[in-house]
Amino acid sequence: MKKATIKDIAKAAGVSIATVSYILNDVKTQSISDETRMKVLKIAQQLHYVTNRSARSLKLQKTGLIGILLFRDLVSQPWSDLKYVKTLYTLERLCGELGYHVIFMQVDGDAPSYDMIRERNLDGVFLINVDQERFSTVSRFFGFGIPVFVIDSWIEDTLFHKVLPDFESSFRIAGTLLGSAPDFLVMDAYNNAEFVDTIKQLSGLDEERIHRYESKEGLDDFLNKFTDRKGLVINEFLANEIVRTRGTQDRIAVLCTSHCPDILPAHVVNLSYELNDYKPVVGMMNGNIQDADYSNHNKFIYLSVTS
Amino acid sequence: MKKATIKDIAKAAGVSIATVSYILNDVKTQSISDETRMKVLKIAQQLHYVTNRSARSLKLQKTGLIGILLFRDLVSQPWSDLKYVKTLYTLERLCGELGYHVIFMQVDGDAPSYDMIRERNLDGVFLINVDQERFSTVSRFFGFGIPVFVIDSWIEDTLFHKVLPDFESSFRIAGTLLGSAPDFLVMDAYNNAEFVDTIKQLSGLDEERIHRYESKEGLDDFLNKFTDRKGLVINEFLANEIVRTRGTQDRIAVLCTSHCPDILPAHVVNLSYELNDYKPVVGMMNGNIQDADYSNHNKFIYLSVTS
DNA sequence: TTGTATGCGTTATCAA
DNA sequence: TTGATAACGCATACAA
Repeated sequence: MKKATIKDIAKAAGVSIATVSYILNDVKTQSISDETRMKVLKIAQQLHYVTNRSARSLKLQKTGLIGILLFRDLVSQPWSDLKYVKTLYTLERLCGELGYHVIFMQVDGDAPSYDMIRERNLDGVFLINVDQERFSTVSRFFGFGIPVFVIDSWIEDTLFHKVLPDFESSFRIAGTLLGSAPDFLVMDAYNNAEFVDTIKQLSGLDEERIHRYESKEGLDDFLNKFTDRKGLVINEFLANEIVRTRGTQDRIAVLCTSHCPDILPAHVVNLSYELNDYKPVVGMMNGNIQDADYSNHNKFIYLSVTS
Repeated sequence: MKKATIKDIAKAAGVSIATVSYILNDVKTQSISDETRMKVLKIAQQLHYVTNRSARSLKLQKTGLIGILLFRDLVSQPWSDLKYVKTLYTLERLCGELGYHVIFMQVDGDAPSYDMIRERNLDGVFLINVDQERFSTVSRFFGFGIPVFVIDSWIEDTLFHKVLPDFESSFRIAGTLLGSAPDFLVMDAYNNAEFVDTIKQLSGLDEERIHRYESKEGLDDFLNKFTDRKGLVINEFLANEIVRTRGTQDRIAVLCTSHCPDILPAHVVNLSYELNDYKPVVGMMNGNIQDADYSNHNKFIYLSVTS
């Protein structure tokens, strides 16, 4: 049983293709008699009609597709796959609520192709955990025909919206939660070097008091220098690793950058970021798509912290 | 700068649209002079041409799109979002390797619409954690024009491929690992009731020795009846919860149905399922798409267990 | 209030 | 070896 088209409906209803299209799309500038409207609507339902988005996209030059490109960790960790689930799921849900469909793609290797974005004529893109290097090849080619939002990444180009946790407030709050400013910082390795540098700087700690996680051994050596000192851990999965291997003797607070505080033991002091803050983000994306307005460039959007 | 089309290339190269199309698609039945081929290819590159998939899809009636529909847990748990990440990521990667793009969609609510599948003319679909009820509304309408693979779900209809862990072997192996057959079973709540029943049956345990997790309290009551007994836990995130709240005095083995053994403390006995087994699954999907061959229906595909 | 006709960018058939 | 053209399904300017 072939899929029903507008033409089929038109034939069955004894009206023109145009009329059917007007009715299905509820075109305001056209006045349609209630009679034909009802008739057409009924037949459309009977035939289980759904619009062919390939055809519509071709005509309208809008696909209703949003891409979520997840850049895999350059140095892979056991929890690498878990880090951005909440973000991905939340973005998908919010996009869906606005009527978009989401193409999800993992980006790997060191010279990734971004052809998909242009082949599929995506209306907008979220890029998660991008490093500057692999990204520059993007901006060069596919340019900025569509709104691009960059998550957890520091991209020099002013043409992108940047979404990131509000580390500044977080460090402050963490300090009060710990009773005093932390003596050391352990952080998960983001792909984006500039992003890492920014975090380090915001922490207000010296380089030798900061550890960027790469392996268990390196971490142990580092932590041994700070027994009984107060510290901060960025990312709950990493923190979980620490709590598990070293017990809870270390007095640490955790910034849950993956929105998964639940995976931590109950007693561990932690701060989380608002998933709700993605709502205005997606709204902004939608706005950019609708009115092709890129005047509000270079926006920074901070996920607010809750404790 | 508008996107270059085949027409643009044709004009720039001084050849016809057809010729360009032949060259770009490397059509074997056409013989093209090396000269024009080179010329066209060069110009295509200069103009940064990429094919417009909306147009191609419209013409070919094939979109190169595969859907992954994730049914959200009916009873939500803290780890609900984490359960199927590995599956999702693996499927995306494998589909990508075969040239497909993936539309990811979470399904929620009790009368979900599957219009997306038909509107976007997906070439195939993976359904994860579907319950029979919400699924019957699918099969009725969108029928079986495309291959459908169902993961962790027991659907009566013989028209779908079913992918699930090899519980039978797992229970056996778990028994030997524990030293003897387990006395009790704690399992995470799948959406699909029939699937749950099957697992229960395969475990060989009486109903009162099986607990389907819903809340902490219920679980504690259950476990208190089995202190010092050997048990099996299905799903590592659930197991983690148990280990954390009750310590490790319980002698348990864990079936890591989420492919995340890493999140368990090192000493916990566990079994995992092969993510590699998704490769033949996706291959089969691809085969079904290519030759529209649905003769091999009602296939059961079991993820093999490794310890 | 409804219908006719064109074009979106491809692919593929047929002709040259 | 190459080119003209129809068709895929839809939206819409313009006619009626």
